[in-house]
This record gives sequence, C-alpha cells and structure tokens, in this order.
Amino acid sequence: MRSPDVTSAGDPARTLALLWREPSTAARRGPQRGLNLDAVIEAATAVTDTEGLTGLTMRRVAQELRVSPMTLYTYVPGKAELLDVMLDAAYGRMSRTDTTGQPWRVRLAAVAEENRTLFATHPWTATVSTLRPPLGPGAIAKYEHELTALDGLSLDDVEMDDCLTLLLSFVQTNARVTADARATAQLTTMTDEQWWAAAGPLLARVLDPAAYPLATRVGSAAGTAHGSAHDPAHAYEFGLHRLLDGLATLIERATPAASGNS
Amino acid sequence: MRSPDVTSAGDPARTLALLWREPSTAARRGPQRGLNLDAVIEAATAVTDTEGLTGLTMRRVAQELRVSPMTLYTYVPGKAELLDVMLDAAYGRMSRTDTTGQPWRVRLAAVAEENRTLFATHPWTATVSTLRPPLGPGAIAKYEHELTALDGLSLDDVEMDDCLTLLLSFVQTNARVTADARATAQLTTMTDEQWWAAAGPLLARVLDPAAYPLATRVGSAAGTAHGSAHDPAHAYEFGLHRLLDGLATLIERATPAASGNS
DNA sequence: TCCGTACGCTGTACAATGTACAGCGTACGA
DNA sequence: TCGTACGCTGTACATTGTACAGCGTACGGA
Repeated sequence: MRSPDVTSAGDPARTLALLWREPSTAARRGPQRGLNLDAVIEAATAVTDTEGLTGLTMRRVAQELRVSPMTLYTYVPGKAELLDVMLDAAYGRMSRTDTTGQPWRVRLAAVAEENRTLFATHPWTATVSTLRPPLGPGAIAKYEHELTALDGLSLDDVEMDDCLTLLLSFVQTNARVTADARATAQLTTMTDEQWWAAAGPLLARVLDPAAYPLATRVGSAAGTAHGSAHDPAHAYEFGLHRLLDGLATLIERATPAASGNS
Repeated sequence: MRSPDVTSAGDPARTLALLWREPSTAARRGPQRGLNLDAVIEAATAVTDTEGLTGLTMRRVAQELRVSPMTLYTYVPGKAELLDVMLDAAYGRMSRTDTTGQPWRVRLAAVAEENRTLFATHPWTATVSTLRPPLGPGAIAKYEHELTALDGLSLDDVEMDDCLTLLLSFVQTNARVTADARATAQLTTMTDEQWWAAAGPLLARVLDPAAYPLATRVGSAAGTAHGSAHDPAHAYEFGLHRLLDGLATLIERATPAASGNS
C-alpha cells in the first residue's frame, strides 16, 4: 500500500463481497480453514489499536494469529481490503444514542460525541481518508443513524448531507491531531512537550520579537494556556460550539422562534 | 520515514539551523559544492507538486538534479528535514493580501483564500500534518500575517489563536480531500466517478432501501447534486459560511452593533 | 611550491514491506 | 478409492531511507 491510507483502494466487487459477507462461490473442498474473516479483523484491529497504522503489517497480523503471512491472503484479497472491513466493523460496533425528540443541538452534539468515542477507541480510524467510504453494513447503518439527527429540520437532502459532512469532518480532523501526536511521539521518541522544550529556546535565539510582535505574543500565550502548542480537547470544545452556532443560522433561518427545538 | 507524513520529525537543532540558513561551521575545504539547499528544495518541490508526496523519494529528487541519491545527504540531514524546509519555503512564497480596515469577515475570508491557493498550488502541503510546525521564517511570517486579520477585535490572545486554528484547520481538511482524491485516483488507476460507477450498482444489489430510507434518499440526492459523492468546492463554500457565522457569535458577542465591522 | 587533510560525491548494502508464485498436503465428491 | 480443489507455507522481488567506506579534490600552512 502506498502512503496515503485510504479506504476502498481495492477492487470494488471483491471488497463489497467481503463487506457484506457474500457466501463463498462453491462447496468447500480440501483442508478445513483454521481461521475466519472475523478473527483476522479482530487481530488486525487489536494490533492497530495498540501500534497504530504503521504497526498494521501483514506479517504482524499473521504473527498475532500464529500463522504464516501469506495465509492471510486466503481470507482477504490484500491489505487495502483488510483496512476496509476493519473500518466497517468498527463503524458497526459504534453505539448509537437515541435522541428522538431532543433539540437539534443536543442531537448533533451526540453524533459528534459518538464519533469522538470511536476515534478515541480506535485512533487509527481518524487517520484514514474515507473519501471513498467502505460501503458495508456498518458504514451504512452509521450514515442512516446520523442522518436521523438532521431529519425533521427545515433542511433539504443536500443540506442534510452538507451539515453532517461538515460536522464529521471537524470531529475527525480534531481526532487526527491526537492520533498524529501519538504516532509522531513514537516515531521521534519525543513527546510534543519535549519537542517544544527543545525547539522553543532554539527559535528564541534566531527570532526577532520586534519583527513578529503578534506571532510571539499570541504564540506564547496560546502555548502557556494549554500545556503544549495544541490542546485537542480545548480545540474540540471551542470548534464544536462555533460550528453549531454556524449551523444554527442555517437551521433556524426561517423560523428564528424555533431556536433550539427539533 | 514512517507512514504519517509529519513535519519536524528530525532533530530540532539541525532542522532549525537549516530553516534559518545558519552559516556553515568553518572554512570550506575540498571540492566545490555542485548544488545548494535551495536547488534541492526547488527540485524536490517540483517533483512533489507533480507526483505527490508518494513521488517524493530521495532517489527521484537526486535523479532530477542529475546527482547520486546519497549526494543529497550533504545538503540535508534526511528526508524529514527536507520536507520541513520545503514546507517553510512554500509558506514563505505565499501572497499576503493587505486587508487593513476591511470588515473582519473579509479579512478572514482572505486568509482562507490565501491558504486555499497554497493548497491548490502545492497539493501535498494539505496532506502534511503540521502538528509540530516548521519553525522557519516562512511559517513565522505566515502566522504573523494571519494574526493581523484577527487583531483589533475583542478577542484575547488565546481566542485569536483558537479562531485561526479552526479556520486554517477547515481549509486544510477541505484541501486534503482534493489531494487524497488525486492520489487515490493515481493509486487505483480509477477516478472517484469511475469508482462510484462501479461500486454504486454493486451496493444497490445488497442494500435494502427500506431498511435504510434516509441513507438511500439523502445519499443519492447528494451524489446527483454534485457530480460525485463529494464536491470539495461546494463543501468549501458551505463550510466557510457556516464557520464564519459561528465565529460571528463570538466576535460580535458584546457589541452586536459592530456586525461586519473591524 | 608542495603536501596533508577536510570534505564532496558515489556505489554498495541492509532492513522493512506487500505480495506473486509454486509446491505440498488434505479431505471432499464421485 | 482416487482425483482434484483448496488451505497453507517458504522463497523471492521490487521499493523505500540511509549507514558506511572509499575515492578524489582543492585549500591552508610550510
């Protein structure tokens, strides 16, 4: 697999058959299978949860299952398809809170929170580009559930998709920062705090504060406010409120009296 | 380099020295240098602009410069540091519109547009995680310039950084989709449209519309509205307006009469 | 003028990864 | 009972970043 970690990079027909567990073509012959697809998914997910996407190698998963690397290829066409079924399975396991009857802000906040939990449980899911989503049962159920949070408002179908895309995109981007921080810390054997502690003084030696007054003032203020340069939890709270405020002007445009209602 | 494409993955001291072009330690001895750092940056940027981050290999850049791969290591400590100076150089070349005196919405829209232009000119810059930004002259100048767009409003320093981070994060995420689409198309030798044309009918065979009414209705509506499943240009317009609306409630909180003013 | 040495440049080599390929053995259907 | 489809495996190759050692150059000091 090349560097962009993307879903649906394999053959669509083969991938969809795998996602929907289409039954095998003919009667079984030969030796009994020692594993099954779900066992492979489970092992691969366990490895990736703890070691990140860089730890997801066919050899590593095979080792976990006490099997030769090439054995995996009898359960999965390739690594790209494995990633697809892993992600769809994770989508399928997400909890889906029933917020029927609640104000739209509460409903959307719940959707955001469910995705945030997914990204916290499986950090690698935040770093995968789902431009071509895995079209499996998990992803479809997730999409259906999340659209219900936007149903019944005065939005047309395209606007519903727009709002959901914007919201999920924000949550994923925020989670990606955390996942990247973890991966970078492992890669450089240095936490963000350690890196700033090393880079800050070096920067101070070459940087003229008079030439960049705002940058030095705001940069140091932001740096000391949160522990490091970026605080994803703070950015999440801040961004989610701004974003919901922004959606409010769209959702409540015609009926300002309905503020906060479903 | 491992899979996450991140900045500042190398030694901070070595990287900062490179970014700020600190003069070499002692008097030159031995053969004349055939190249210089800027030539390497230029060649690497040209390669990456056309072939994406996957095309950025030391061998490929060396070939461009008609030099052996290992020669590059006399100009740059490693690939990680090369990426840093490439990015900082790109930041340094960005145009910085003077929007002094304009309403804050116009100023922030200009900042967004400048970044959008960067990502359009150098798509790979959108796919790099700048969790630990390259602390070079280009990045600092960019930060200073963008903060001026938020100066003079009733925001404190931390809020200024919050707003800028949220805005830039949105623009980058939007651009990353476009860059990923390009990379995926090249990787799979299939455009997004072709992929949907292949996957759509396959999905229709296994998907029960009655079980997922919203997903099928909204999904197809969104799909036909824009040509494909995602239209980054549409998502940009939609998201930027929502986001500025959301910032408005913060910026204009105390002085609602100042709506749209600087 | 001449030489020692610092340094630019290069070829070779290695580790890690996805996976093509061919072989080996198993157990089901006839 | 036997042929064959199929599960599993070892080997092998291409692609990466880059460590290492060698080779030759040209400057600083005599």
